[in-house]
Amino acid sequence: MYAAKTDPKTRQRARSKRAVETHRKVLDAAEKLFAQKGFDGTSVRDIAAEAGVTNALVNFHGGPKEKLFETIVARRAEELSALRNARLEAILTEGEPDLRQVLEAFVQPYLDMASGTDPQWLSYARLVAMVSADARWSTLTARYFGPTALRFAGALARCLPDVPKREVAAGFVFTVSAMLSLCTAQWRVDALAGQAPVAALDPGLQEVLVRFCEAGLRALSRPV
Amino acid sequence: MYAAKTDPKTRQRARSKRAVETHRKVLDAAEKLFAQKGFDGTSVRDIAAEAGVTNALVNFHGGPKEKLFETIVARRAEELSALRNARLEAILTEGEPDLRQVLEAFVQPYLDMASGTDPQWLSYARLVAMVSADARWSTLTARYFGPTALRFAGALARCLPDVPKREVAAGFVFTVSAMLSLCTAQWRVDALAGQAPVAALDPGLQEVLVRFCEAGLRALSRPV
DNA sequence: GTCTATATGTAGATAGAC
DNA sequence: GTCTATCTACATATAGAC
Repeated sequence: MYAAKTDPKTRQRARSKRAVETHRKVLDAAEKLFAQKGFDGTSVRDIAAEAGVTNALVNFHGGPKEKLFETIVARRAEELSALRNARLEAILTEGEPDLRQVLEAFVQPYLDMASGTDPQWLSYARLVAMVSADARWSTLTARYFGPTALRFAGALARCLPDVPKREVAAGFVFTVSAMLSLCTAQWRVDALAGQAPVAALDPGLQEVLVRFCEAGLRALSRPV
Repeated sequence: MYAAKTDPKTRQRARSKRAVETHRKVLDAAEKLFAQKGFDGTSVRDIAAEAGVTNALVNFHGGPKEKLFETIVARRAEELSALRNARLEAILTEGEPDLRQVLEAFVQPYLDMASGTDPQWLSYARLVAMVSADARWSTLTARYFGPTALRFAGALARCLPDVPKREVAAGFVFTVSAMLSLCTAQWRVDALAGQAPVAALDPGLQEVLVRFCEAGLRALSRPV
């Protein structure tokens, strides 16, 4: 959120409609290209071209490239964390949580967004996968995903009291990576099954994901 | 493998020891940096500096940057596929395969390498994760990983005759992504469990991975 | 095979006119 | 807010001497 170096409270005049529109176009173009080609593979000039503005305007509205990237990652992360945490809260106030419920509280909010009308939500998975894999953005992931991840790891541990915390954590990491892989690589599933690739997220595979992860986590309990 | 535009049979004179050494240093430096910072984040100059040679030599021995990248991905992929396929063959000649056996035939060759003495095998997971996530390298993945993936998807389907092929394929994709996430993000498991990060691949978590994935795949069978 | 020097393109960012 | 023009740095790659 640049073009806002000034505190919102201090800012005296409202931005014009055109300015707001430009701001939005820059952010949307940046999001699209960062998700497609990564941080280093995307130039400020590419973003300007995609947005249909001059590249000076990308700097004006987006700030330095790294700041722009962070803005892009952050805005959906915050929305997503709010949804996940609200759903988890609702479960926890009802009493002892059930594993499947907790799992769905984490997974469904994103899958619903990714299946919705905004196609950028689906490609956001690719962005998150890139950010997660790159040590250079570790403070970013820690800030925007860390707290929620900790909360869910704790809730999962409550559902699986006889499983060591470390193993629950591993199962959660596997779950997140499987969820991301479904969103970024469903075409691989199609290819392996000898089918033509489908553009949208398959609801059947969403159910397969949850079943896979639930059983995987339950299997970490030692036989009594 | 550049500095070999000529057919090996046509090449008249053996390369000097120093030349062989330079060739190796270039490839090792490239592998290290590509795995750390990705294709676009790594410059030929970075590679030259890491290898301790001039950047003209990187071009001479590695060829154009894209060709060098492909070389790096390919050399370990081929070694790995050979190990996996050999292990799978051994199982299949014994009769009807068991799910756990097939899973281990895929997963163990890499985990063993990643746990071994060559630290580059572990960081190779990061390279593969990057390559998998980026559509630009899809022909590369198709060539070097596609055939083996198809073979294993087929073998898994034989172990789970009542599960639709598409769901088996999904389970396999989840398995691969979980395996990669263990190798690239074990530090996340440590962090979630509130422990100090461990450098080496934890054998206990390797077992957790296999158990998680086996149970996940079995859970795709419908209750009879 | 390896070096230095350089050709040629593109990167991020901003100055200053409007 | 938005434009054009430009600064400075760095990218990939190769030519040609040794």
